Amino acid sequence: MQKDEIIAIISDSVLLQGLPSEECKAFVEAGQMRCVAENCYLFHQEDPADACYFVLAGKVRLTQLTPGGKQVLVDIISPKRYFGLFASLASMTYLVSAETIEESYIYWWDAESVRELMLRFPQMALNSMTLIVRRFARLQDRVQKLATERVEQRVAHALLDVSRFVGKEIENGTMIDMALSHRDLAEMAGTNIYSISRVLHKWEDDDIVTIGRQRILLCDPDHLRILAEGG
Amino acid sequence: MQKDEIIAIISDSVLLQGLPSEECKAFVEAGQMRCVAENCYLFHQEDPADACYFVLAGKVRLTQLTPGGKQVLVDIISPKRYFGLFASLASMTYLVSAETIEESYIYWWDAESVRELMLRFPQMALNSMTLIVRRFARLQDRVQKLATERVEQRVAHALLDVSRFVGKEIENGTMIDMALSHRDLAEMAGTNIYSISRVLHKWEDDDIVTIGRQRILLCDPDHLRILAEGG
DNA sequence: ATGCCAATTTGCAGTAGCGCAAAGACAGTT
DNA sequence: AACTGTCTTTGCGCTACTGCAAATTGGCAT
Repeated sequence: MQKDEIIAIISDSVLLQGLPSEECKAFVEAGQMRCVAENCYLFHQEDPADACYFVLAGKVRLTQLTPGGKQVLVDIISPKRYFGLFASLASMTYLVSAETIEESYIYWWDAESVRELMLRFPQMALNSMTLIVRRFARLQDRVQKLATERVEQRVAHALLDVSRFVGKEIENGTMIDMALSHRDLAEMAGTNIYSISRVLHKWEDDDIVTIGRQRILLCDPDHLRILAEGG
Repeated sequence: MQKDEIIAIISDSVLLQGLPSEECKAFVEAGQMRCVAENCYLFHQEDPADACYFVLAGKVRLTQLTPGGKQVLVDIISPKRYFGLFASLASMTYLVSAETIEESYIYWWDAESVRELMLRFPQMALNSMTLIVRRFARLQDRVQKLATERVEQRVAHALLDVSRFVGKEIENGTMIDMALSHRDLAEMAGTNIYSISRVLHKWEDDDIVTIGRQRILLCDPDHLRILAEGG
């Protein structure tokens, strides 16, 4: 990938909206690119946040370890998105672990440098505020769901969340083509594998989903959305 | 309240840590004070965020309404804390509604002014980043609790959370001296008023708490902590 | 094929917690 | 003191959900 191209891509990212091009250039030049093989960890939850990252190509999985010792999927970062940014800015530890799903081209900055740049270019700080508030809103949404919704609704939401990250639209629905065990779903929805099994089975009878090996087909995502909203 | 006093209090707040006193003064002077009667809404969820607030005295309840019409109590803001700050910085809509619990002295700023000040004093931007990331981590913690804990544990956590901010240590325990209805506790712990009533009654029998009018005495906070951890 | 391990399914019994209804307590108002 | 509205308590039936046990399936290595 050419340097000019990289500058163009990163300058166009949410974090640099509204910044003059010299500042964008300075920001990009403070970082560097790295090619990472698949299934490699870039950082682990609880590590001190010493770098922040931007995906040029590839995909990165963000997971969180629950007290029960299970890894739950928090987000999948596709090209043109940042990760590890907030923890770096706040000089904290990472809240999640990050692992490549496929070979990826990652651009990265030293946390200290990013903080300095942010002091020099405060518009960046406001932009990152927008980013983090959006993430915050999503998390608060999750609290709400856990506190007020029933198991079936929560499972529906969990499936829709995953499909947002990795779902592919095909002619007869949305395909989730990844290893997603009942245990994973149970962790996400705050329930247990038995309830997951029962709910999925019921949905298969109603032709809402089809369970295959290593993949789930949402035949009727709209029906699922209705279930998620409590209809 | 004297102006000097207000400047001293706000300068000492988390948001202004590390800023020179002239900048603190400029920040305070961009805002203004307002006395708000009890049970008054300062803003509503989904409204465009046009102001941010700081509690000088009193208490404010932040709640979120679900599509299904259920309320979740997100936080209780006690003196020396900000609210509505993140939504203002990100130029979004408020994520919650804010209502005074008792007569309160509120200092407030126009969202636009705060954004301008933040561009002038970038250290503020980094500070607010630290604030929001910390809130984020706490919220993530809450997700875990809601997903895995039982009602009694969740209520224990809710009470301990409140006491952390508004509790006063006295000779025979920790006093929570505020109007905290069963409804509030229910909305915090993700349950209903009946269960709250039963749990509190049980705890009173076990001499863990004493319920008085407009106040709750935690006679045995350690016992409560054990209950919260699932002992 | 065969056997092995892990994931999934299903019956079933137990329980936590929900939420209605109705009674009771309490504060504020007239 | 009587009235009013709000908050709290408590009995009770009921549902959703849990979690064990045991059966079943499916992938994978030999």
